[in-house]
Amino acid sequence: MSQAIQTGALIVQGDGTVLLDLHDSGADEARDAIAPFAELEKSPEHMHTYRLTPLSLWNAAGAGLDAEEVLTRLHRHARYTPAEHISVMVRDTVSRFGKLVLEASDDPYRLTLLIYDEDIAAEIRGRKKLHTLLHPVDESGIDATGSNGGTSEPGGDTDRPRPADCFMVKLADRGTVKQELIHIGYPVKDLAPLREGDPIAIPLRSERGVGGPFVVRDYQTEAVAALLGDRGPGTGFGTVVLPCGAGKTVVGMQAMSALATNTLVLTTNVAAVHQWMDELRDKTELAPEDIGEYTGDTKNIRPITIATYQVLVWRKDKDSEFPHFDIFRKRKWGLIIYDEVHLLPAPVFRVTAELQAVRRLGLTATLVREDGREADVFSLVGPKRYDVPWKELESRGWIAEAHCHEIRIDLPKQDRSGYAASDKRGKFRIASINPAKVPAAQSIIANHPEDHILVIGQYLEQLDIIAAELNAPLITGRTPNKERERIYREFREGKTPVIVVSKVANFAIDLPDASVAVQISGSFGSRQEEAQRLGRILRPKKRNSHFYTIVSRFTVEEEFAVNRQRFLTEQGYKYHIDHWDLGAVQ
DNA sequence: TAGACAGGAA
DNA sequence: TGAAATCCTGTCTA
Repeated sequence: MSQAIQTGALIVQGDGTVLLDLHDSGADEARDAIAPFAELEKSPEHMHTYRLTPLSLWNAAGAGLDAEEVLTRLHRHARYTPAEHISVMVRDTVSRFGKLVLEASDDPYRLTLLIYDEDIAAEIRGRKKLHTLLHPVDESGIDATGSNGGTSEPGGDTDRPRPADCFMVKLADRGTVKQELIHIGYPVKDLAPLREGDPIAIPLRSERGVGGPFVVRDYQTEAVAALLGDRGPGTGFGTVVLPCGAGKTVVGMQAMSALATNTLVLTTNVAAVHQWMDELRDKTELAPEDIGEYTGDTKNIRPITIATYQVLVWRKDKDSEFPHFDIFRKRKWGLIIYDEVHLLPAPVFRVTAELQAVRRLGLTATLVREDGREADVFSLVGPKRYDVPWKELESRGWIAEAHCHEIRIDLPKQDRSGYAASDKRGKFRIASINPAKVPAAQSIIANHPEDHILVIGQYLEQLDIIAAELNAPLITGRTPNKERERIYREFREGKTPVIVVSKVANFAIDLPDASVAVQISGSFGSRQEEAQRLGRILRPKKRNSHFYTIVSRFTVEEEFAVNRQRFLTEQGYKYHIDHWDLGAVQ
């Protein structure tokens, strides 16, 4: 083996960014190797940028990767030998995971925070904000080393290192302490005990189900195993990352089944609540009366209860209490499942901080949040315990291959002066409702005569026009449910090959499967929004899926396309950019 | 008692 | 950065 290898898909840079050369033959393998510990930042056509962040490294540590494995993978795929200080940074960051340990103390109402590093201890002592949360051991008059400790006794016979410092933490502050500490750069290893919930048997019907035979896939079993660990300290909470369509609900049900305990499931909308209930009725032996719905319509608290985030965070006005938070105390929950954990609203973080003794499982397709609260997910719900390389799922046929195309077309001449004279939001609107998108969409549709096609847009007036042009039904938020169902049915039966939908596409899980989606106007929105939308549309199915985005060339719309590209790449979609001349489509 | 609809929140 | 969607509660009607 030569010292300076000139092949390799990765260029590891001194600032912690990692470039992935897509034209390298080992690009796919390299991507799968680094995805668990590097965050995708940019994803244009030829070279993707990943970044090693403290959180991405800690999440990897939570999933069982150690610093040496991270470095091995980087070196294996690196074109040039990475700078030495990258190794130092990776080792230092990963080693912080475990320097702070929270565990039981002799006092049933308090926990011990052990700090195994003098520098970290000094910094924490200096933080005023922590003084109300961390109490000196002397004042409490309790042996700080914990019931199973012995580190303060001279000649103690444990082989544990002696902590540099320790503090007492009130049981109620368990979450807040972890949250505050990660915000200043120190993750806490939480080894304090968890509470057992009320028991209930939840047998899975593994061989049958309404939708055909139901077999738990091996990666779903592995995800649950990674979450529950050996059931000892430091296990039983965390986040599982699986792409859309990979069966996150099954992971949740398996965890419930393994723990056999009263479970609270929190989801983003009512349709998801119903989907969970249907799945539970279909795939478990639970009695119908043991499954409860807690939404605006129906408020039942049962051994298995499924609630929306919105009903939880509802309150009369800004200054009053959250009346529905009671649900957390109404039963002895042994497990809380946070569906789409990347969408957790702020007040739910607050309750979660108080409920650190309950086992919890976060489910998501992408951990990234636009509001920077991924550290809260990490510290309050738990670190990432499991994810699967996209390629693996695809090669084994669990998810379909999906191709994404960005079609760039010109803005018609008559719109250009108006565009130039507008402010940014005017520009976005003009670019979005570019009338040339209509013939472009028509030509895409003409190329897919065998497919079920969704046309998606943001602006109702634009959708009205295109629906009329295509002679296709239009669904918006105003469309009554009965009408929606009729249109969906005809779409499924193949009577209607094309339907036009507004932002309802983001939320409607009952949206039928389509193999082609044409997005004629995008949004300012976050990647999560994109995630929801795409995940619903590009569901696994036999034929390959195609997703087209039509954007106006040389306009602000191209800027927003960058975000979308990043998301699509993150999700493992293949990406193509095409430039179309207006003449070509007219 | 179910539904339809308005109004507010995020 | 804006537009459009959701969900919740509360009130009204039949």
